Amino acid sequence: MRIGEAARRSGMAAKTIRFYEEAGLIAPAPRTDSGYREFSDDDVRRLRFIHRARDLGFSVGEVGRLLSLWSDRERASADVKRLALEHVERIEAKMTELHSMRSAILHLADRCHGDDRPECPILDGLAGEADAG
Amino acid sequence: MRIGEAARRSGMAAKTIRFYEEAGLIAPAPRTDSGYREFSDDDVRRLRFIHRARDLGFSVGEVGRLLSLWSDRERASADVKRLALEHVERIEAKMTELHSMRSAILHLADRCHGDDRPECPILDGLAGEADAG
DNA sequence: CCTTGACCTTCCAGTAACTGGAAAGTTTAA
DNA sequence: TTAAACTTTCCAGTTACTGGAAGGTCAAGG
Repeated sequence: MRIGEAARRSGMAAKTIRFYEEAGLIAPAPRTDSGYREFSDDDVRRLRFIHRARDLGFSVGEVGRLLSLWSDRERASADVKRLALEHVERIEAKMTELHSMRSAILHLADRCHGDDRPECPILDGLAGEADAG
Repeated sequence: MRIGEAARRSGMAAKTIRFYEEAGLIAPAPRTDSGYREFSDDDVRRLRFIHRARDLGFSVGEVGRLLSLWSDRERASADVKRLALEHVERIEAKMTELHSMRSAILHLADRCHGDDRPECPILDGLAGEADAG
């Protein structure tokens, strides 16, 4: 099949497939006489794997490592699990960061009247005036 | 003061200050005869405002809008509050997304032995095999 | 006066992971 | 034969900086 159908079947844009080829996640696709890429069902399976891993937030580099493990019949599941749990830790760190941003903003916004008057504890807070309340 | 001291006082890198000047968050700094930028205490206050807003996750564009509101004595606090709460919504959306990624990964990882054997529900899951358990 | 080191300048490149668009060749169906 | 739909490559843009190169400036010490 050509790239358009591979895109449809894998759920990613044709451009993205080319990008992953360039990035080394998939091998350079063989070409027809006219230069069109040719994809197999196995290629689509690999693309779907990539798609799912990306959806779970793994970076392209990590997806590459996951793909290596996937095709390595000698792998230790411990290696996969470690990679996954390290990723979970980064996710949790990000969640913590977002949570504290949210708290800080809500703390300021709670004190803001939010009407047509100019007084605004949000701006005051950003300007560095410590809120004694 | 010159850019180095402004950087020290505002808590951001000199490069970042130049970047914000280029981005339009601060006015082009006046120059000495030799071409060095000159900063005032007011500039530092503005930079600190920017720094805090960025720390709360506002994009550079949003920080620009916050700065406009900050210097607008006719502003309505409602405008500030709306901007802040929209940002909180984006933060919450991101948190939700991260949370579901985390759940999905942990769901797979829980079933992975994580030893030296190759069987791995994490890879199976990414490969698209529905987990009936 | 000269040097040294810390400072400053501009400009270019790179990061992550695509996405959009231009210009041009190919395939397919009518 | 023509037009639509598809494909190709290449370049630029996105976000918010950061690193580095090449070179000018300033202050202190000798």
